[in-house]
Order: sequence, then structure tokens, then C-alpha cells
Amino acid sequence: MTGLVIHDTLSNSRKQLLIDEKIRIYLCGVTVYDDAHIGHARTIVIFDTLRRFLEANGNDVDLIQNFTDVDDKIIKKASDTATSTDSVSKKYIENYFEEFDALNIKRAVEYPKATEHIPDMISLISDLITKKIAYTAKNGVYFSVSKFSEYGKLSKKNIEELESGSRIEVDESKNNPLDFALWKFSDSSPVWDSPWGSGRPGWHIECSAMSIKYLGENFDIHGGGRDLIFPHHENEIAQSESFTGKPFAKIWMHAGMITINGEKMSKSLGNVKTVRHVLENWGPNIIRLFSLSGHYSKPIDYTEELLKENLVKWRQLETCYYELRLADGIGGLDSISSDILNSKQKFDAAIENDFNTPLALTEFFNMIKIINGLAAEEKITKDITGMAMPILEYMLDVLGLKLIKATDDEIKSVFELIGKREECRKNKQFEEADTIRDKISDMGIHLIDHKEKTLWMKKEEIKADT
RNA sequence: GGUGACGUGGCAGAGCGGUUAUGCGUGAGCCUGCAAAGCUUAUCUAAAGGGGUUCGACUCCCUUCGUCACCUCCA
Repeated sequence: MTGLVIHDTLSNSRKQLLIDEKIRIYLCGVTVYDDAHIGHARTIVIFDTLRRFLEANGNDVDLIQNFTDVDDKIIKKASDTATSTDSVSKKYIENYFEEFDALNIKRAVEYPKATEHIPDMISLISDLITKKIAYTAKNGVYFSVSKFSEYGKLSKKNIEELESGSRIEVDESKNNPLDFALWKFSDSSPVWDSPWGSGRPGWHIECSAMSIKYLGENFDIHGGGRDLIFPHHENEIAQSESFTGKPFAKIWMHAGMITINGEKMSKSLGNVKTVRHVLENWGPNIIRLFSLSGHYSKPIDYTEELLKENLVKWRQLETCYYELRLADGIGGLDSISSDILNSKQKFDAAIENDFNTPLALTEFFNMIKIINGLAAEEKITKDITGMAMPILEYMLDVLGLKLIKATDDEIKSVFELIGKREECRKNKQFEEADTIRDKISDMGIHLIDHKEKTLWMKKEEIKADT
């Protein structure tokens, strides 16, 4: 495969993802100075799902995601909390992995850190200075925007308008207010030596240096949140293309923001929901479903209603999985196999069509409805499980969803208790039967009484508080 | 002010120049000893307003209004 088509921000058109032996993706990660929030989670879930889809279909994916671990905000946090910048970034990187592992995000191939790539940045900057595209001024080394004629091509801005509308405090030492820092002079920690004086790198240069280092000069997809289009990605293009003389990323893919009451989640508005908080209250699966419930390019409003809707769907999915898994009926496949194959085909087609996950989820849950409908009639057979389960598991894998599995001990005791309960029910000892049911329920296991038999499923505990 | 995007039924949310998207919610029912879960069925026939183009527009063009994002660190 594949026929994957993605909307490219730069050309403002849909582009086919061309596949050589490897698909190389660079995702702009987080600045590690504070807790990650649900907005970070959505962007990362989107790219994780894209990567999972490609891999599930037999492609080799090189996904690189950086950590920005040198930044003014980290410095501020360190001084506010009387620690070092290292310990600040270390702490939040640890938190990051804890939370995003819990979210079932596949680890990137590499998580390069800015602080570990200073020499790469310095050589890139040196080259730009040699080419007279960058210059040294009082406060640092700057990229001269006027030397890159295509500046603004990503964000569709033109330089004159930017200059007139600029709200940046004008730094008189710069040639042009739009010029951005490649290297900032400083004597206080964190600080590195450079040919131009001690200091630290500007923000944008790390992504140019690290993406080129790990993925080459021209790679497949460069991703991040929409809010990075300007200035971050615009500047990356300017630096990288000036450096290599080649087009940078082939496809620029940008994820929409999470909003609250229609407004972007941000610190200044005080409407931030941390990943940790949402994980505690809704768990990883609901977050993933929620994150994919709208098209990746559009905003999603964080509301209890939407979360609850996804919780309802999650419960249907749990039922479906256990109905399939515990099926022991004998019989044929009926027409269901073509329905299920159809769902799989539509699911893939939706994702290939500019990563249309809301449509893919519709197909996914449509398939679940078909299976659950059959289950309600007690018509699930081993043969049906044999054909449907691999497809269900494929979709679960692509979506990064993970069902809670019961331990062997739990399964053993559940079987015993179900047997006992059946006895009680036969003897019309309903109080005892209900007591046993409560006991099973305390184990997080839910019983499904069919006509002929009782099924069980281990349900994920979800508090469902926003 | 500039740039970009968007405005679909109570809510969420796709596609498409001419066929019911779909889901949630809500009503009724089935199953059950009772529940839960699940299922079945019904329900809303929606496209911000105004102009065009067209045999025909939710889908294309123009315009008014509205919303959001970016222009400053930001996923």
C-alpha cells in the first residue's frame, strides 16, 4: 500500500504520501517546563495513530519527536523553584513518558533534545553566516528574513504586512524586526560556547538541526499543532532551505487545537486540562477516541458531553470484544463476513483520505454494532470470531485502544462465581445470586446474562469527571 | 488592521452538484427473576442571511453577518 493522501499546509493542497523504503516523520514535541495538557495529547495521538496505521499496513516508519529543553520558560521555572534547568526538564520529560506511555503512544524512534545537539546547531548557524544569510548583532546571531525570498510561504504572510502589524518589541540591534534569533548571547546558565560568544540557541534552530540529522534534508511529513505554523515552522523552513538549498519537508501536517467553550486552551486563559487529570478521570481510551472524533485539522471542544458520548461507545466496544472472545457457538458465517470486510475496507479508505478519523470511527463502530446485534441474538460462532477478531484487533491497534484484560486468577474465580450464581438462580435464591453478582462487580467484572449462558467482561473503570 | 479557516438537525460530525451519512440524546419495545450491558425500532428531514451559476446546490461563485486561529511563547 498505500494511497494515503494528506493535506499539505505549504501547498494548500492534498498530497499523496510517496513511500520508499521508509516513511520519515518529524513531530514537533513539547517544551518541558510544565505539565502536558490535553491539547498536546491530541496532537500526539493524531501522529501516533497515523504512524500506527502506516505500520499496521507494513510500512517502516521513522518517527522523530523532539524535546525542547532549553528555553526562557524553563529558565524561569528553574529560578522560580530554585532548581536547575536540567532538573526542571528532567522532571517533565519523566512525566511526559509516564503520561504518554499510559496513553498508549508508541515510542518514537528517537526523542532528540536540544541541549544534546548544540554542535549540530552551531554548524548550521555557521553555514548560514558564511552564506551571509545570518549575521551577528549585539544580542545574538540572527537570521535575516530578507535573504530568504520565500519567507512567509507556509503561513501565507507577506513580509511587509508582518512588519507593519508587528507587535514585537523592536530590538534596535536587529536589521529587521522580523529577523529571529539563531543564537542568544548570555553569560548565565544554561550556556554554551560558540564561535560568536557564549549563549544558548534560539528556539527554531533545534528542529532544523535535529530533523536534518535524523531524517535527512528532505523527509516525508513534518507535523505539529496549527499554532506552530507561524513563526516556528515558517522559520524552520527558512533556516533549513537556506542551509540545504533543497525543499524541506514534503508534507506539512498540522493538528487543530483543543478548545474550551470555543476558545483555545491556554495558560493565560486558565482553562488548561492536564493530561494527568484527564487520564485519571477518563482513561487513555476515551482520550484517544475523543482526540480522533473530529478531523485532525479542525478544533475540538473539550466538553463533558463529548467525553461521555465516547464513553458510551467505549462500552459498546468492550461488549463487542468479549462477545467475540467468549463465543463458542457452532455455525457458519452468514453474510456477516462481507459486512465486516466491508467495514475494514471503508475504515482504511477513510484514513487514507486525508486521515479522516471521524469517518473511520463511524465505520469502526458500525462494525461493532453489527457484531453486537448478532451477539444479542446469540448468533456469534467460533467461525465468526475467527474472521472478525483479527479485523477488530487490527482496528484497535491502529487506533491505539487497549482493553483491560482480566488476569488468569480473576478468570478462574469469575468462572467459579458464575457457576455458583447459576445454581442460586436455578433454585430461585435471587438474593444470594445478586450478592455474588455484586462480588464479581467489585472485581471490575461485569456480567452479561444471555438466555443460555452468562458472559463476563472486565470493564475499564472510568470516573467520568471533567 | 492583515492572513487563514470555518458556519450542517437538541448536541457531535462526514461525504457528495441530483440518492437516508453516521453517532449521541430522546420515545417505545426486546432480553432478564430483577438489573446491568447489549439489541431492535421510531424520532428530528438540517444546511447562518442574501444574491448568482446550473435542468438541479448543503455541495461551485459573489456578498453580508457571525465564530475561531495566527500575526507574541504556544501542540
